[in-house]
Amino acid sequence: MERDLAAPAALIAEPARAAMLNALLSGRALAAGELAHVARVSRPTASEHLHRLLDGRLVEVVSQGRHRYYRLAGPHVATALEALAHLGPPAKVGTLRQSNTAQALEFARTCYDHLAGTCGVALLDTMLASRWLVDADGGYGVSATGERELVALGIDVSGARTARRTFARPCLDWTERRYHLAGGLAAAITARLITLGWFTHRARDGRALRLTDTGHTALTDLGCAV
Amino acid sequence: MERDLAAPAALIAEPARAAMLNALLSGRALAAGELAHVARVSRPTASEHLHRLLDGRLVEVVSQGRHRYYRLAGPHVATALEALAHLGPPAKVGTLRQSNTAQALEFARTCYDHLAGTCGVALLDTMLASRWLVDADGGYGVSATGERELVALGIDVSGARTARRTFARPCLDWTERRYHLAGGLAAAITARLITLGWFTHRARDGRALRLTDTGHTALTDLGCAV
DNA sequence: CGAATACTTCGGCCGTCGCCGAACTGTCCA
DNA sequence: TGGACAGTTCGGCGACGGCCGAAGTATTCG
Repeated sequence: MERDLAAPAALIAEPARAAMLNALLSGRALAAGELAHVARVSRPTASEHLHRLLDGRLVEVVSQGRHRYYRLAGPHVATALEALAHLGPPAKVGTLRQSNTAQALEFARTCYDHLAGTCGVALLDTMLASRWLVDADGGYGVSATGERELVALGIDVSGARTARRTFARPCLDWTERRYHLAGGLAAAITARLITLGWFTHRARDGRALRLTDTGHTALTDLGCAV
Repeated sequence: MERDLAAPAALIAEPARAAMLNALLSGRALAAGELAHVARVSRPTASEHLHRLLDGRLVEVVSQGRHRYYRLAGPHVATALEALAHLGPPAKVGTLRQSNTAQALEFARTCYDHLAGTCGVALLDTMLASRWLVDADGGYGVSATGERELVALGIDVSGARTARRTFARPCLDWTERRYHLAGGLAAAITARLITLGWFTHRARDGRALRLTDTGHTALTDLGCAV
């Protein structure tokens, strides 16, 4: 403990780096060029910023051919970024487009790699009500019923259970002031729901998700009203 | 949502301001002069920094005579600061004194206004095991037994219940990787335990707490082994 | 192999922000 | 009422860090 508070804050404080990190909060890995674009700086400048973020262990990089894809270094980074975002002044909405984006983010978004917003909260409520999830030592466990149902949906529960990160824990949703599900299980569920086409990404580099008609029907069938 | 990430980060990024915020994480209100001292800057410089922190709504101020006492603007600030602190490089312990401080922080500390560290986690475990606390919609509630016992200890449970902030919720403890109790109830409990002399502050402006012999005995009687 | 693309490194310019001493305002106490 | 103390405002200095163009490295493709 008693670590340096200023060093990580300084990394986030620079507007161009903040824009990059914000884009990476979608949970996806983005190429250096894309990040230069979202940050509105030249590629050399972006390169320097990414180098610093790497040094500070806020992002990781994976090289693929002539591309270098950057992503957040882990859920702890996403948690800190979300907490920090809500220290700022309340969003001042200018254009209609911005207003729509804000509403979409409140309804459904990724928080690094799991589902947040109204939909995220509703889904956790449903899974608790139908007892797919049960309380367990500082987090949640999956009941026999829950495991059967989740596996039937194609979700790799045992894979999530053996992963090194926390399996399932509540995460305070800042827009809803209630909890959604976080942890490895949440990531597996969210990835699967997108694969199933229940949710789709609204934009290339954004965090907002759209609930499809298919998804709406399927969630309603599970007893999850949104 | 979609707020500015850079602005609050910039406030925290400055070393002098970070030192001040770190001192305020103890949960106590400190005078401007004391903050200038912990930040190792002149009083004019400290004054400017405090002005910025006020503008950014990270701290609040209360004037008392010729002193102006500053404190964090709320639990959300403390949460963000703790999350941020754990993005930094792991503590590099140089001196024996620093090592002792680090160990003390791991064992018992305030996290803004509630108990964290090994003791905080153990206390939550105990209260759950003896069913003083029960799960309730996205947080915890107090059972009839729990209310009776807490009131017997002199804790103002109903006062905490009517406060505007969250009553009782789990908070991930970064040193323990498990949960301790946060929220208004946690603040009331922690304040009472210090009043009872179970815990004392180790230093004037630090977050570290010392478990007294009295406190050790009392906690053991409650079934809380630390 | 050579051209095209993706990204990084280098060198140098420039603005922002943190810093302090001195002076000013306000509160306490004898 | 005057002196001591807490805190803030003002003015000016200095440096760190962000910025880009040009040049350099690595990978793909014809």
